[in-house]
Amino acid sequence: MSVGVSIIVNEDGTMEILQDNKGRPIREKGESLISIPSNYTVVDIETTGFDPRYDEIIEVGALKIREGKIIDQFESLIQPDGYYLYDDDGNESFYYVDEFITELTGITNEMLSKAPTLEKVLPRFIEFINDDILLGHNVHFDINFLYDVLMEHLDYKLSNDMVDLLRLSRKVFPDFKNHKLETISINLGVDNSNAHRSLRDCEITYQCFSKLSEHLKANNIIIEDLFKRKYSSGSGKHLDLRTIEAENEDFDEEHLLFNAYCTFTGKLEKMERKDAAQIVVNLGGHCLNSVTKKTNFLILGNFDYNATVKDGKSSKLKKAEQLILNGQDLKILSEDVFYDLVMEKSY
DNA sequence: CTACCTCGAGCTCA
DNA sequence: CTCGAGGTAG
Repeated sequence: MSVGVSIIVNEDGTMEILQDNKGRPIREKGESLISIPSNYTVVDIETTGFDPRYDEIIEVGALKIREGKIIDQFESLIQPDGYYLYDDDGNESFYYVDEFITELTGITNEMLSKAPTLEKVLPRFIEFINDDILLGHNVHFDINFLYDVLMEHLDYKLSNDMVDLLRLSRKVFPDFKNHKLETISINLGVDNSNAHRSLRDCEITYQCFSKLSEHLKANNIIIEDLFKRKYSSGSGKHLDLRTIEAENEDFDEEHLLFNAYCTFTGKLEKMERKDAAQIVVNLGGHCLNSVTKKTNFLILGNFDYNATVKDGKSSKLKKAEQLILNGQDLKILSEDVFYDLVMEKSY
């Protein structure tokens, strides 16, 4: 099926391409890169909350890195729109930030009352980051805010590619108990004092990224290799049920599963598929990864959740029903019936 | 075997 | 958002 280029025509007659000729959306934001650049700009912002739709930027910071060294920095508070609150007596007060944010960042209403607005700061910020790769910790958080305000105030599409320290850290240091910036800095021996101001957080992020980079180099790890995913199907990382060996030697030759070939479909509720397969093998049976002409039992788990399953029947189930019609010795078992069967020591 | 799809779990940012 | 598990098509 060909998709074709998708185009919308605006009221003024201009056109915008929504997707390319392979059906892929034209990306407006940059790409999240799996790489270790030596030239990039670290970015961090402080905001009044988590949601770009309701919350505002109150500070931006950036560090320009060339050949792994800091060569320039950018920092500015930003005065947000603010809001009014009324006490019980109806007296109104004006605020830029609430107590929680002031406590967290140290940024006060007083400081913001003297700060420049986005209109002043954004053009200088754009000039500073230019078209650099942007490094950040959970960098999408910052990009989402920055993208929206740049579009709103300057009609500017922020399309710089990004490198996310959070994403890299999860892969490179999977044993960390979590991957908050604080945790990463502690584990890597990076000083994280005075955190939660944007320029300071840029420094901490930069130093953690440098440590991560050194770790990869010292251990001859190519970052791209860590992200190469083996598909779960096939003989890669996926467990081939046929290779499971029995853990015992004596079998009850009267058991229905003795020498029988079993196939599983769907997700089992009460145990993992490989454990169920082990039970089959321990009873003297065999397991298969798919329904074949050898299959004697098909054990059904749940596949309600799988949208590729149209009418509640997986492809394995459909194939099994067809084989039964063709006279194959094949029985379809629900998960519960399967457990009843394996619990019976003999018949 | 390769390529792609879908869902749920778990998580980080101020 | 990202990733792994499980599944489909050729």
